[in-house]
Amino acid sequence: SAVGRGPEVPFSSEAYRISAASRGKELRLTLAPLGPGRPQDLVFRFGMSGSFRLCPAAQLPRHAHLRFLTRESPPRALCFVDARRFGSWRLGDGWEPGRGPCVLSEYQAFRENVLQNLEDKAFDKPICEALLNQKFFNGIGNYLRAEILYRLKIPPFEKARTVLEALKAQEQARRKKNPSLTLSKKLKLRRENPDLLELCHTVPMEVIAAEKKLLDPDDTDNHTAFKKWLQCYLVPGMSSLRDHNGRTMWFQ
DNA sequence: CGTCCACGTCTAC
DNA sequence: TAGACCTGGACGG
Repeated sequence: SAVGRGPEVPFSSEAYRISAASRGKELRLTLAPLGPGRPQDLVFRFGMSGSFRLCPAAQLPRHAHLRFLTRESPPRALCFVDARRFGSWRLGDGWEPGRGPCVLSEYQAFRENVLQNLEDKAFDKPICEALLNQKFFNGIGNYLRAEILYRLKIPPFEKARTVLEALKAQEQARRKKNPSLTLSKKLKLRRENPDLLELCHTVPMEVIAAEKKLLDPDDTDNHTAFKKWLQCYLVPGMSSLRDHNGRTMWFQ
């Protein structure tokens, strides 16, 4: 559309396949011609309101800034829909430099990137604010930080470095302790007592599992299922405060 | 009608 | 550390 926050896509093909990969809050689409021609890559970010929707091409939703048409009859359109236009796309296959490893798909690299860089000034801030820094927590946003800190009942305005140094020390101690336990016992212990960085992986994994379950029958109210999944964010009875960036932090 | 709020970055004093 | 960037849904008068 004329107002989308992104470049025109210089790609034309009678028949092509779309595949996708994600890293943190970015999504890359690859448009691969079935016949001759080079593939075209696009990297998207979604801002507050962006999403993809597959809908009849004859009834495009408002704010459908990019549309990829199917060959069905009647055709459908895979639309990048973004009412507020905080989202964007750009040409090429590169992830945004400066965004860190993905909490979902690059967990070990993510964990090391945090623990090896605790002197960084990003960790001078409260843990709830550090969790929104995409250089270290690529994929964590406002509802996930609330859900993650809530699971461990970590006070959100504790200094990030203090929280993470303690985690690091706990990790070292664990290495030495319990040499008698079997590997499976150790893994079970780990699973039952996840630390903050592990939760940055497993909590968003839960969301994916929950949405998969509810996407199959009727898409109609997967918003309802998501609300049911939330334990802290937007939950009546929980407390909330504005952080130093004016964003609402939910906690107990 | 109006005000407030929202799953996120950006850049400008 | 404010604002700027945007639209729209919920709720109050």
